[in-house]
Amino acid sequence: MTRADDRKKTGGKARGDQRIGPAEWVSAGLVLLAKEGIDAVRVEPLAVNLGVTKGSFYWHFKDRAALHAEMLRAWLGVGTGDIIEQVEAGGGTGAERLGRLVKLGTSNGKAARLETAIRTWARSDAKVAEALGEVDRKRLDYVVKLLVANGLKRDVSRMRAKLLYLALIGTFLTEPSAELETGPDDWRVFVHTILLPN
Amino acid sequence: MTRADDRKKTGGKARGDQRIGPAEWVSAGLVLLAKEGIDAVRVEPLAVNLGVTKGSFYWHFKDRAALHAEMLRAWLGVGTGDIIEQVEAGGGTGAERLGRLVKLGTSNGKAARLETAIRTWARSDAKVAEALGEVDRKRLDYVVKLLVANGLKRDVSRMRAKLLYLALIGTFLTEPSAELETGPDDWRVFVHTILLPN
DNA sequence: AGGCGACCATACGCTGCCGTATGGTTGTTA
DNA sequence: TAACAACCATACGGCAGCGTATGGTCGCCT
Repeated sequence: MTRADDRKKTGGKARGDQRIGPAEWVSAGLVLLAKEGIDAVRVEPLAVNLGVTKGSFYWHFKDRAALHAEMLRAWLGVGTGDIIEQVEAGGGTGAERLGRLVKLGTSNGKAARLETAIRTWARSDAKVAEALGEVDRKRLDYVVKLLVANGLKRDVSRMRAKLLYLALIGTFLTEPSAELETGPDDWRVFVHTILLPN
Repeated sequence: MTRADDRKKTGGKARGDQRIGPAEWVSAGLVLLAKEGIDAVRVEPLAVNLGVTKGSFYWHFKDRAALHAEMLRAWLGVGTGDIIEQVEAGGGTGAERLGRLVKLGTSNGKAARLETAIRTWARSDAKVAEALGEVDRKRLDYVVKLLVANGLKRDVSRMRAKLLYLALIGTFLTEPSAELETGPDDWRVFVHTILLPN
Protein backbone atom coordinates (compact mmCIF):
# COMPACT_ATOMS: atom_id res chain seq x y z
CA MET A 1 0.00 0.00 0.00
CA THR A 2 2.39 2.64 1.23
CA ARG A 3 5.41 1.42 -0.66
CA ALA A 4 3.33 0.80 -3.75
CA ASP A 5 2.12 4.38 -3.58
CA ASP A 6 5.69 5.53 -3.18
CA ARG A 7 6.69 3.69 -6.29
CA LYS A 8 3.88 5.32 -8.21
CA LYS A 9 4.76 8.73 -6.91
CA THR A 10 8.35 8.35 -7.98
CA GLY A 11 7.31 7.36 -11.41
CA GLY A 12 7.37 3.60 -11.24
CA LYS A 13 11.10 3.40 -10.56
CA ALA A 14 12.08 0.61 -8.19
CA ARG A 15 14.05 2.90 -5.92
CA GLY A 16 15.16 1.51 -2.58
CA ASP A 17 12.46 -1.14 -2.12
CA GLN A 18 13.61 -4.57 -3.22
CA ARG A 19 11.26 -7.16 -4.67
CA ILE A 20 9.33 -9.45 -2.40
CA GLY A 21 10.37 -13.07 -2.76
CA PRO A 22 9.15 -16.25 -1.07
CA ALA A 23 11.62 -15.68 1.76
CA GLU A 24 10.00 -12.39 2.70
CA TRP A 25 6.55 -13.95 2.78
CA VAL A 26 7.79 -16.79 4.95
CA SER A 27 9.58 -14.45 7.30
CA ALA A 28 6.60 -12.15 7.70
CA GLY A 29 4.40 -15.19 8.12
CA LEU A 30 6.50 -16.47 10.99
CA VAL A 31 6.30 -13.13 12.73
CA LEU A 32 2.54 -13.19 12.46
CA LEU A 33 2.43 -16.80 13.54
CA ALA A 34 4.34 -15.97 16.70
CA LYS A 35 2.06 -13.07 17.48
CA GLU A 36 -1.41 -14.36 16.71
CA GLY A 37 -1.29 -18.02 15.76
CA ILE A 38 -1.49 -19.93 12.53
CA ASP A 39 -4.97 -19.00 11.44
CA ALA A 40 -4.04 -15.36 11.62
CA VAL A 41 -1.44 -15.98 8.95
CA ARG A 42 -3.61 -14.76 6.10
CA VAL A 43 -2.65 -13.63 2.66
CA GLU A 44 -4.13 -10.18 2.41
CA PRO A 45 -3.01 -8.82 5.79
CA LEU A 46 0.48 -10.10 5.03
CA ALA A 47 0.39 -8.38 1.67
CA VAL A 48 -0.50 -5.08 3.30
CA ASN A 49 2.29 -5.62 5.78
CA LEU A 50 4.81 -6.22 3.01
CA GLY A 51 3.58 -3.33 0.92
CA VAL A 52 2.37 -5.44 -1.98
CA THR A 53 -0.88 -7.07 -3.05
CA LYS A 54 -2.08 -10.66 -3.24
CA GLY A 55 -0.96 -10.74 -6.85
CA SER A 56 2.56 -11.12 -5.58
CA PHE A 57 1.66 -13.90 -3.20
CA TYR A 58 -0.15 -16.09 -5.68
CA TRP A 59 2.79 -15.78 -8.00
CA HIS A 60 5.18 -17.29 -5.48
CA PHE A 61 2.81 -19.69 -3.75
CA LYS A 62 0.05 -22.02 -4.84
CA ASP A 63 -2.20 -21.10 -1.96
CA ARG A 64 -2.25 -20.28 1.72
CA ALA A 65 -1.43 -23.83 2.75
CA ALA A 66 1.73 -23.72 0.64
CA LEU A 67 2.97 -20.77 2.64
CA HIS A 68 2.24 -22.57 5.89
CA ALA A 69 4.21 -25.55 4.70
CA GLU A 70 7.18 -23.38 3.79
CA MET A 71 6.99 -21.67 7.16
CA LEU A 72 7.21 -25.00 8.90
CA ARG A 73 10.19 -26.00 6.77
CA ALA A 74 11.90 -22.71 7.57
CA TRP A 75 11.39 -23.16 11.29
CA LEU A 76 12.69 -26.70 11.29
CA GLY A 77 15.96 -25.36 9.94
CA VAL A 78 16.59 -23.04 12.85
CA GLY A 79 14.53 -24.81 15.50
CA THR A 80 16.51 -27.97 15.88
CA GLY A 81 20.16 -27.80 15.07
CA ASP A 82 20.91 -24.19 15.73
CA ILE A 83 20.80 -24.15 19.50
CA ILE A 84 22.53 -27.47 19.92
CA GLU A 85 25.34 -26.45 17.59
CA GLN A 86 25.70 -23.17 19.40
CA VAL A 87 25.98 -24.95 22.73
CA GLU A 88 28.43 -27.51 21.43
CA ALA A 89 30.59 -24.86 19.81
CA GLY A 90 31.26 -23.32 23.22
CA GLY A 91 32.79 -26.46 24.63
CA GLY A 92 33.31 -26.78 28.37
CA THR A 93 32.07 -29.31 30.89
CA GLY A 94 28.67 -30.92 30.85
CA ALA A 95 27.34 -28.58 33.48
CA GLU A 96 28.56 -25.54 31.59
CA ARG A 97 26.95 -26.75 28.40
CA LEU A 98 23.72 -27.42 30.22
CA GLY A 99 23.76 -23.91 31.61
CA ARG A 100 24.35 -22.45 28.17
CA LEU A 101 21.56 -24.57 26.73
CA VAL A 102 19.05 -23.28 29.23
CA LYS A 103 20.27 -19.75 28.80
CA LEU A 104 19.89 -19.90 25.04
CA GLY A 105 16.53 -21.57 25.35
CA THR A 106 15.11 -18.97 27.68
CA SER A 107 16.70 -15.76 26.48
CA ASN A 108 14.95 -15.49 23.15
CA GLY A 109 11.44 -14.37 23.95
CA LYS A 110 10.50 -14.16 20.30
CA ALA A 111 11.67 -17.68 19.57
CA ALA A 112 9.70 -18.86 22.57
CA ARG A 113 6.50 -17.30 21.34
CA LEU A 114 7.06 -18.75 17.91
CA GLU A 115 7.62 -22.21 19.26
CA THR A 116 4.50 -22.03 21.38
CA ALA A 117 2.49 -21.01 18.34
CA ILE A 118 3.91 -23.95 16.42
CA ARG A 119 3.05 -26.33 19.26
CA THR A 120 -0.50 -25.02 19.22
CA TRP A 121 -0.52 -25.33 15.46
CA ALA A 122 0.57 -28.94 15.77
CA ARG A 123 -2.74 -29.79 17.39
CA SER A 124 -4.68 -29.16 14.23
CA ASP A 125 -2.10 -30.33 11.70
CA ALA A 126 -0.64 -33.82 11.76
CA LYS A 127 2.30 -32.86 9.57
CA VAL A 128 3.34 -30.20 12.05
CA ALA A 129 2.85 -32.57 14.94
CA GLU A 130 5.11 -35.15 13.35
CA ALA A 131 7.86 -32.66 12.58
CA LEU A 132 7.65 -31.24 16.07
CA GLY A 133 7.92 -34.71 17.50
CA GLU A 134 11.21 -35.16 15.71
CA VAL A 135 12.50 -31.88 17.10
CA ASP A 136 11.50 -32.88 20.61
CA ARG A 137 13.20 -36.22 20.27
CA LYS A 138 16.49 -34.72 19.15
CA ARG A 139 16.50 -32.09 21.85
CA LEU A 140 15.60 -34.55 24.56
CA ASP A 141 18.31 -36.94 23.47
CA TYR A 142 20.80 -34.12 23.67
CA VAL A 143 19.76 -33.10 27.17
CA VAL A 144 19.94 -36.72 28.27
CA LYS A 145 23.43 -36.90 26.87
CA LEU A 146 24.47 -33.85 28.86
CA LEU A 147 23.01 -35.25 32.06
CA VAL A 148 24.73 -38.57 31.56
CA ALA A 149 27.97 -36.68 30.99
CA ASN A 150 27.32 -35.08 34.35
CA GLY A 151 27.34 -38.38 36.15
CA LEU A 152 23.67 -39.27 36.28
CA LYS A 153 22.53 -42.77 35.40
CA ARG A 154 20.84 -43.24 32.06
CA ASP A 155 17.29 -43.93 33.27
CA VAL A 156 17.47 -41.14 35.81
CA SER A 157 18.77 -38.82 33.13
CA ARG A 158 15.81 -39.59 30.94
CA MET A 159 13.35 -38.56 33.60
CA ARG A 160 15.28 -35.48 34.67
CA ALA A 161 15.69 -34.34 31.07
CA LYS A 162 11.99 -34.73 30.52
CA LEU A 163 11.23 -32.71 33.62
CA LEU A 164 13.59 -29.93 32.64
CA TYR A 165 12.43 -29.82 29.05
CA LEU A 166 8.77 -29.78 30.01
CA ALA A 167 9.44 -26.92 32.39
CA LEU A 168 11.15 -25.05 29.58
CA ILE A 169 8.09 -25.45 27.39
CA GLY A 170 6.01 -24.36 30.31
CA THR A 171 7.88 -21.08 30.52
CA PHE A 172 7.34 -20.59 26.82
CA LEU A 173 3.61 -20.71 27.34
CA THR A 174 3.54 -18.61 30.49
CA GLU A 175 5.96 -16.01 29.21
CA PRO A 176 3.99 -12.84 29.87
CA SER A 177 3.03 -13.83 33.39
CA ALA A 178 4.24 -11.95 36.42
CA GLU A 179 3.41 -14.81 38.78
CA LEU A 180 5.49 -17.34 36.92
CA GLU A 181 8.30 -15.03 35.92
CA THR A 182 11.29 -17.26 35.46
CA GLY A 183 14.65 -15.53 35.27
CA PRO A 184 18.21 -16.82 34.96
CA ASP A 185 18.49 -17.24 38.71
CA ASP A 186 15.49 -19.53 38.73
CA TRP A 187 16.98 -21.63 35.99
CA ARG A 188 20.24 -21.99 37.87
CA VAL A 189 18.28 -23.46 40.73
CA PHE A 190 16.32 -25.67 38.38
CA VAL A 191 19.48 -27.06 36.82
CA HIS A 192 20.92 -27.58 40.28
CA THR A 193 17.83 -29.54 41.26
CA ILE A 194 17.95 -31.59 38.09
CA LEU A 195 21.57 -32.52 38.78
CA LEU A 196 20.89 -33.65 42.34
CA PRO A 197 22.10 -37.16 43.13
CA ASN A 198 19.33 -39.67 43.28
CA MET B 1 -31.39 -26.58 12.00
CA THR B 2 -32.13 -30.25 12.51
CA ARG B 3 -33.86 -29.84 15.82
CA ALA B 4 -35.79 -26.88 14.54
CA ASP B 5 -37.03 -28.99 11.68
CA ASP B 6 -38.01 -31.69 14.12
CA ARG B 7 -40.04 -29.23 16.06
CA LYS B 8 -41.85 -28.11 12.96
CA LYS B 9 -42.51 -31.65 11.87
CA THR B 10 -44.04 -32.55 15.19
CA GLY B 11 -46.32 -29.59 15.03
CA GLY B 12 -44.40 -27.04 17.02
CA LYS B 13 -44.55 -28.97 20.26
CA ALA B 14 -41.36 -28.62 22.34
CA ARG B 15 -40.98 -32.34 22.75
CA GLY B 16 -37.71 -33.57 24.15
CA ASP B 17 -35.47 -30.68 23.16
CA GLN B 18 -35.03 -28.13 25.90
CA ARG B 19 -34.43 -24.45 25.27
CA ILE B 20 -30.94 -23.13 24.81
CA GLY B 21 -29.90 -20.80 27.60
CA PRO B 22 -26.71 -18.84 28.24
CA ALA B 23 -25.22 -21.85 30.02
CA GLU B 24 -25.45 -23.99 26.89
CA TRP B 25 -23.76 -21.33 24.80
CA VAL B 26 -20.97 -20.98 27.33
CA SER B 27 -20.51 -24.71 27.58
CA ALA B 28 -20.38 -25.21 23.83
CA GLY B 29 -18.06 -22.23 23.58
CA LEU B 30 -15.62 -23.77 26.02
CA VAL B 31 -15.58 -27.01 24.05
CA LEU B 32 -14.74 -25.11 20.91
CA LEU B 33 -12.16 -23.02 22.73
CA ALA B 34 -10.37 -26.15 23.88
CA LYS B 35 -10.39 -27.60 20.39
CA GLU B 36 -9.53 -24.68 18.14
CA GLY B 37 -8.72 -21.60 20.20
CA ILE B 38 -10.57 -18.45 21.08
CA ASP B 39 -10.96 -16.96 17.65
CA ALA B 40 -12.68 -20.10 16.48
CA VAL B 41 -15.40 -19.46 19.05
CA ARG B 42 -17.79 -17.85 16.57
CA VAL B 43 -21.47 -17.30 16.82
CA GLU B 44 -22.83 -19.00 13.74
CA PRO B 45 -20.86 -22.25 13.95
CA LEU B 46 -21.88 -22.51 17.59
CA ALA B 47 -25.48 -21.96 16.63
CA VAL B 48 -25.34 -24.78 14.12
CA ASN B 49 -23.73 -26.97 16.75
CA LEU B 50 -26.51 -26.24 19.22
CA GLY B 51 -29.24 -26.68 16.67
CA VAL B 52 -30.46 -23.09 16.76
CA THR B 53 -29.74 -19.89 14.89
CA LYS B 54 -27.99 -16.65 15.79
CA GLY B 55 -31.33 -15.20 16.79
CA SER B 56 -31.05 -17.19 19.97
CA PHE B 57 -27.53 -16.03 20.67
CA TYR B 58 -28.18 -12.33 20.33
CA TRP B 59 -31.09 -12.66 22.66
CA HIS B 60 -28.94 -13.99 25.48
CA PHE B 61 -25.73 -12.07 24.72
CA LYS B 62 -24.89 -8.58 23.62
CA ASP B 63 -22.21 -9.71 21.20
CA ARG B 64 -19.41 -12.20 20.71
CA ALA B 65 -17.17 -10.55 23.29
CA ALA B 66 -19.88 -10.97 25.91
CA LEU B 67 -19.84 -14.72 25.39
CA HIS B 68 -16.07 -14.79 25.70
CA ALA B 69 -16.28 -12.91 28.96
CA GLU B 70 -18.83 -15.35 30.33
CA MET B 71 -16.68 -18.26 29.24
CA LEU B 72 -13.77 -16.87 31.18
CA ARG B 73 -15.95 -16.41 34.25
CA ALA B 74 -17.20 -19.96 33.95
CA TRP B 75 -13.68 -21.37 33.71
CA LEU B 76 -12.47 -19.39 36.69
CA GLY B 77 -15.11 -21.13 38.76
CA VAL B 78 -13.83 -24.61 38.06
CA GLY B 79 -10.22 -23.79 37.23
CA THR B 80 -9.02 -22.67 40.59
CA GLY B 81 -10.81 -23.98 43.58
CA ASP B 82 -12.08 -27.28 42.32
CA ILE B 83 -8.87 -29.25 42.16
CA ILE B 84 -7.48 -27.88 45.40
CA GLU B 85 -10.69 -28.67 47.25
CA GLN B 86 -10.74 -32.13 45.78
CA VAL B 87 -7.18 -32.76 46.94
CA GLU B 88 -7.79 -31.36 50.39
CA ALA B 89 -10.97 -33.38 50.81
CA GLY B 90 -8.98 -36.58 50.52
CA GLY B 91 -6.75 -35.79 53.47
CA GLY B 92 -3.58 -37.80 54.03
CA THR B 93 0.03 -36.78 54.30
CA GLY B 94 1.66 -34.03 52.30
CA ALA B 95 3.19 -36.52 49.88
CA GLU B 96 -0.14 -38.23 49.34
CA ARG B 97 -1.84 -34.93 48.64
CA LEU B 98 0.91 -33.94 46.25
CA GLY B 99 0.47 -37.21 44.40
CA ARG B 100 -3.27 -36.68 44.15
CA LEU B 101 -2.74 -33.12 42.95
CA VAL B 102 -0.52 -34.23 40.10
CA LYS B 103 -2.84 -37.11 39.27
CA LEU B 104 -5.85 -34.81 39.06
CA GLY B 105 -3.92 -32.25 37.10
CA THR B 106 -2.70 -34.70 34.50
CA SER B 107 -5.62 -37.09 34.17
CA ASN B 108 -8.06 -34.72 32.52
CA GLY B 109 -6.91 -34.35 28.97
CA LYS B 110 -9.86 -32.17 28.10
CA ALA B 111 -9.21 -29.79 30.95
CA ALA B 112 -5.57 -29.62 29.90
CA ARG B 113 -6.45 -28.64 26.36
CA LEU B 114 -8.87 -26.05 27.64
CA GLU B 115 -6.30 -24.53 29.94
CA THR B 116 -3.72 -24.35 27.19
CA ALA B 117 -6.21 -22.57 24.97
CA ILE B 118 -6.91 -20.10 27.75
CA ARG B 119 -3.21 -19.50 28.25
CA THR B 120 -2.85 -18.79 24.56
CA TRP B 121 -5.91 -16.59 24.75
CA ALA B 122 -4.32 -14.63 27.58
CA ARG B 123 -1.63 -13.38 25.22
CA SER B 124 -4.07 -11.28 23.28
CA ASP B 125 -6.41 -10.28 26.08
CA ALA B 126 -5.20 -8.48 29.18
CA LYS B 127 -8.30 -9.36 31.19
CA VAL B 128 -7.67 -13.03 30.63
CA ALA B 129 -4.00 -12.63 31.46
CA GLU B 130 -4.82 -10.98 34.76
CA ALA B 131 -7.35 -13.61 35.75
CA LEU B 132 -4.97 -16.38 34.80
CA GLY B 133 -2.24 -14.77 36.86
CA GLU B 134 -4.47 -15.00 39.90
CA VAL B 135 -5.12 -18.66 39.24
CA ASP B 136 -1.41 -19.36 38.89
CA ARG B 137 -0.64 -17.55 42.11
CA LYS B 138 -3.20 -19.54 44.11
CA ARG B 139 -2.10 -22.85 42.69
CA LEU B 140 1.56 -22.13 43.21
CA ASP B 141 0.99 -21.08 46.79
CA TYR B 142 -0.81 -24.32 47.37
CA VAL B 143 1.98 -26.44 45.93
CA VAL B 144 4.51 -24.52 48.00
CA LYS B 145 2.43 -25.25 51.06
CA LEU B 146 2.45 -28.94 50.30
CA LEU B 147 6.20 -28.98 49.80
CA VAL B 148 6.82 -27.12 53.04
CA ALA B 149 4.59 -29.64 54.76
CA ASN B 150 6.88 -32.27 53.33
CA GLY B 151 9.90 -30.89 55.09
CA LEU B 152 11.42 -28.64 52.44
CA LYS B 153 12.58 -25.17 53.34
CA ARG B 154 10.44 -22.28 52.23
CA ASP B 155 12.76 -20.83 49.56
CA VAL B 156 13.59 -24.26 48.19
CA SER B 157 9.89 -25.07 48.09
CA ARG B 158 9.21 -22.00 46.00
CA MET B 159 11.68 -23.04 43.33
CA ARG B 160 10.65 -26.68 43.33
CA ALA B 161 6.98 -25.77 43.12
CA LYS B 162 7.71 -23.52 40.19
CA LEU B 163 9.63 -26.27 38.45
CA LEU B 164 6.89 -28.81 38.98
CA TYR B 165 4.11 -26.45 37.97
CA LEU B 166 5.92 -25.33 34.83
CA ALA B 167 6.46 -28.94 33.86
CA LEU B 168 2.76 -29.56 34.36
CA ILE B 169 1.91 -26.73 32.00
CA GLY B 170 4.48 -28.12 29.61
CA THR B 171 2.63 -31.43 29.47
CA PHE B 172 -0.57 -29.57 28.79
CA LEU B 173 0.96 -28.05 25.70
CA THR B 174 2.68 -31.20 24.49
CA GLU B 175 -0.23 -33.48 25.16
CA PRO B 176 -0.57 -35.20 21.79
CA SER B 177 3.13 -35.95 21.49
CA ALA B 178 4.48 -39.44 21.50
CA GLU B 179 8.01 -38.28 22.30
CA LEU B 180 7.00 -36.42 25.40
CA GLU B 181 4.34 -38.80 26.55
CA THR B 182 4.13 -38.32 30.30
CA GLY B 183 2.27 -40.98 32.21
CA PRO B 184 1.60 -41.53 35.92
CA ASP B 185 4.89 -43.34 36.35
CA ASP B 186 6.78 -40.34 35.01
CA TRP B 187 5.01 -38.07 37.41
CA ARG B 188 5.85 -40.28 40.35
CA VAL B 189 9.49 -39.87 39.45
CA PHE B 190 9.06 -36.15 38.98
CA VAL B 191 7.50 -35.77 42.40
CA HIS B 192 10.25 -37.88 43.87
CA THR B 193 12.84 -35.59 42.30
CA ILE B 194 11.05 -32.50 43.52
CA LEU B 195 11.04 -33.85 47.04
CA LEU B 196 14.76 -34.62 47.05
CA PRO B 197 16.69 -33.09 49.96
CA ASN B 198 18.73 -30.13 48.95
C1' DA C 1 14.19 -2.11 -30.98
C1' DG C 2 11.65 -5.93 -30.08
C1' DG C 3 10.33 -9.76 -27.45
C1' DC C 4 10.15 -12.53 -23.42
C1' DG C 5 9.75 -13.89 -18.73
C1' DA C 6 9.47 -12.42 -13.96
C1' DC C 7 6.84 -9.93 -10.97
C1' DC C 8 3.04 -7.20 -9.33
C1' DA C 9 -1.67 -4.46 -9.46
C1' DT C 10 -6.47 -4.55 -10.19
C1' DA C 11 -10.91 -6.32 -10.48
C1' DC C 12 -14.05 -10.05 -9.86
C1' DG C 13 -17.09 -13.71 -7.74
C1' DC C 14 -17.56 -16.43 -3.80
C1' DT C 15 -17.90 -17.80 1.09
C1' DG C 16 -18.15 -17.20 6.09
C1' DC C 17 -19.13 -14.40 9.72
C1' DC C 18 -20.92 -10.18 12.32
C1' DG C 19 -24.68 -7.55 14.22
C1' DT C 20 -29.54 -5.69 13.40
C1' DA C 21 -34.35 -5.73 12.32
C1' DT C 22 -38.46 -7.93 12.32
C1' DG C 23 -41.83 -11.32 12.59
C1' DG C 24 -43.40 -15.85 14.30
C1' DT C 25 -44.10 -19.33 18.13
C1' DT C 26 -44.33 -20.82 22.75
C1' DG C 27 -45.71 -20.76 27.60
C1' DT C 28 -47.61 -17.97 31.28
C1' DT C 29 -50.59 -14.88 33.55
C1' DA C 30 -54.59 -11.98 34.31
C1' DT D 1 -59.05 -16.16 25.96
C1' DA D 2 -56.48 -12.27 25.39
C1' DA D 3 -52.41 -10.12 26.25
C1' DC D 4 -47.72 -10.39 27.36
C1' DA D 5 -42.88 -11.74 27.69
C1' DA D 6 -39.47 -15.03 26.47
C1' DC D 7 -37.41 -17.19 22.94
C1' DC D 8 -36.15 -18.31 18.28
C1' DA D 9 -36.16 -18.09 12.83
C1' DT D 10 -35.48 -15.43 8.84
C1' DA D 11 -33.75 -11.90 6.08
C1' DC D 12 -30.70 -8.19 5.43
C1' DG D 13 -26.40 -5.16 4.73
C1' DG D 14 -21.74 -5.08 5.54
C1' DC D 15 -16.89 -6.60 5.95
C1' DA D 16 -12.79 -9.62 5.45
C1' DG D 17 -10.53 -13.02 3.25
C1' DC D 18 -9.77 -16.67 -0.57
C1' DG D 19 -8.42 -17.85 -5.15
C1' DT D 20 -8.69 -16.59 -10.28
C1' DA D 21 -8.25 -13.88 -14.36
C1' DT D 22 -6.15 -10.46 -16.71
C1' DG D 23 -3.38 -6.71 -17.84
C1' DG D 24 0.45 -3.72 -16.80
C1' DT D 25 5.54 -2.80 -15.78
C1' DC D 26 10.04 -3.87 -15.13
C1' DG D 27 14.84 -6.05 -16.49
C1' DC D 28 17.28 -8.77 -19.60
C1' DC D 29 18.59 -10.92 -23.76
C1' DT D 30 19.06 -11.13 -28.71
